[in-house]
Amino acid sequence: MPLMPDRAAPSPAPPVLKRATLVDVAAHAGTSTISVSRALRRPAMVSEGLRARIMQAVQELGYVSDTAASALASRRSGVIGVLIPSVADAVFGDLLDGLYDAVAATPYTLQLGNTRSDAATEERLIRIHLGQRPAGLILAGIDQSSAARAALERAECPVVQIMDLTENPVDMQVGFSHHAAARTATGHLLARGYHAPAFIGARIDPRTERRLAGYREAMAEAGLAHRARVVTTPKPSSVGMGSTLFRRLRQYAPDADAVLCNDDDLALGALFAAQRAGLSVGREIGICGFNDLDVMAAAFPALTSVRTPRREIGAAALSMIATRLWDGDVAPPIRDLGFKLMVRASTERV
Amino acid sequence: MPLMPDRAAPSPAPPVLKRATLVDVAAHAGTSTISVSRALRRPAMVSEGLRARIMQAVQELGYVSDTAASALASRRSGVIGVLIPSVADAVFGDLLDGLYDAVAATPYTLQLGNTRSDAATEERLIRIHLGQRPAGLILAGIDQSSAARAALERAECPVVQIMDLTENPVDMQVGFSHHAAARTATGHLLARGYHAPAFIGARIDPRTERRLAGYREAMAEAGLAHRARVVTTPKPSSVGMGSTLFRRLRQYAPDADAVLCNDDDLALGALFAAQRAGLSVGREIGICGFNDLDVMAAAFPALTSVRTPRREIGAAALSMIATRLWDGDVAPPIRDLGFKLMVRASTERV
DNA sequence: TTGAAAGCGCTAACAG
DNA sequence: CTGTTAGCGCTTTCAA
Repeated sequence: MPLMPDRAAPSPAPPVLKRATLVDVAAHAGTSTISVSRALRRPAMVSEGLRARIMQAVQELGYVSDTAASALASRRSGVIGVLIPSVADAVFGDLLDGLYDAVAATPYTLQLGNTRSDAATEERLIRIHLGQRPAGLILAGIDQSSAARAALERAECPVVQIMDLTENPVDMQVGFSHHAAARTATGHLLARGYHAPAFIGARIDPRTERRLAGYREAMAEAGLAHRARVVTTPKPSSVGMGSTLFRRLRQYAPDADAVLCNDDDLALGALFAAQRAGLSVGREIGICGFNDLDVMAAAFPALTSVRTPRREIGAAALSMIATRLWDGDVAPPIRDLGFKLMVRASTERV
Repeated sequence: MPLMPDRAAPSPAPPVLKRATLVDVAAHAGTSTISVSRALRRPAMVSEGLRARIMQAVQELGYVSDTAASALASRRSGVIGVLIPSVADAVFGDLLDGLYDAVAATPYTLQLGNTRSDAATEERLIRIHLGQRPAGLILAGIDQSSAARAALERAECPVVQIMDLTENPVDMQVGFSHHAAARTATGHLLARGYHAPAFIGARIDPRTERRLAGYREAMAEAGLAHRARVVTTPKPSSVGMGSTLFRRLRQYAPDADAVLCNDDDLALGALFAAQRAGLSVGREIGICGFNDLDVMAAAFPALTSVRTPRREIGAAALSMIATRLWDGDVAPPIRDLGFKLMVRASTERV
């Protein structure tokens, strides 16, 4: 860091390193600060000639608007908050990718919050974000605490709940039905001739619960409720955990001939564990994942999975907020982006 | 959005929904705004009694400090900027995890920027972040454009370059040597008796280049420079791409008996491709990854990889900034967190 | 289309 | 330890 003399000698030289402000730009362009402000935010409100002079001054002085001052004066911040349960999970990575992609074309900035799947943390983060007068708020999931929900309902900005669907969203929502997806996947296993598909899941959260319910419903509909087998753990999901749960399942329910995995990591772990056990994946044991990360199609044998529109959800959420902010109305404010079962060798039975 | 009457009728009722400000809290607690401000930021500067009254008023009014006003008045923002090349990559996911974990214990907030491995984007983001008077800036990589570097050197906040090491950091740095890591991994393959280890890589960036150089150096040292085989693609890395590159390698250099993969995704893809080709992984073909994601140990056969301290780097970077901000000096301002070769079945030869 | 004046809510600096 | 006084740099009226 550069050292400064105790007291700078008064000198005609410009104060070193002081950032240019609107006042500086206005002086440089021979106009008022408000015109500069307008030229920058709504170019159409300023005559062409003035605008040109202003833009040049901005260039020459390397002016960068002060976000804080702007937010304070306008009571608006340009920050869109995003609250997700995990930053390390590939599923949310894809979501973020879609989000960052979409935001690049707007004047907004994303501010990420990591809830760690903890309701209290989420509540705290919601408060903090709301305190910053965000331009919008994007929340993963629909399971906010009631206090959080109350705060959200008082929010003066658009709010989008994503990744899931609920009857009564706070404001807007875009996602897909985890229940239906699991139900479809289970139906697929049954249709392929697996008689006793099981379910394995790690770190059970509300989203997972809905998938599990979908699995159970499909089993019940097939008159196989008594054959439902579920193995879960509160620990975080990982490929290694997938292997562990698979082994546990084989021990607890040796009759299970297929397994619906709560996510792709678990499915991959199940695949490796099955191979270690010398099982023929697809024929002796069916494996189906959830999310359809790129690895699923590349695996050997290729793994069946439910493709979820994570990137698309991110893009849609951002566009919904931008639309609301610019045009006012968003239609429809509730979007089901669906899912798609990607059938591959791991559930081929034959 | 709630509708507002054109002109609110003057009424004795409290203005609906108006957020409490310092003035409100001060009035409620019977003191001045500055004392409230102090009680909140430096509790020690206020007597116990006053503090208690203030805290209660804060509670009762649900006061939340206005970030923008605070930043404007103090010329400090509490925001630590983090610029990474990808939000979807598991490697950076782990980094973020470490970062978010560490920041939770501080009063700071992280603001993520996605450079998409693009120097111009990175430069732009650096400017934007710097314009917000961040409390600190964390940059992945050491390959900023010269304009970006110039801006960074003028920055008035701590700057940490992470994930890599360079002779002349902008300010502080924490990472490990990609060159040395690849050199070590290649050395391992040679020591295990593989005579012609190749290298595959996707989306070659400067970090990758250094790994490749490490590979080449190890080959040269072993007098096998003439046996070096490299297959790369500008496309993004993925498991599927790993399979593709592996097949391409087999075609182009059928004599290669091992492959050092630029990342774990590629290694996993190589594993699957090798299995598809009926090769015995470990014996007929050695496979080594880079980063050691959880999947590597769980795979069948388990895959050798270079473990990189991503979470630790995140935690260290944040602590370096916090220390600089609170205590002034950070020692040492340059940290090599090293790496560790995790040897597993995929390079067992035997 | 342009400008002048008046804050936004907070904190730095200086007094008591 | 506590309070007063001035802004921070921008945008919002309102007026010309």
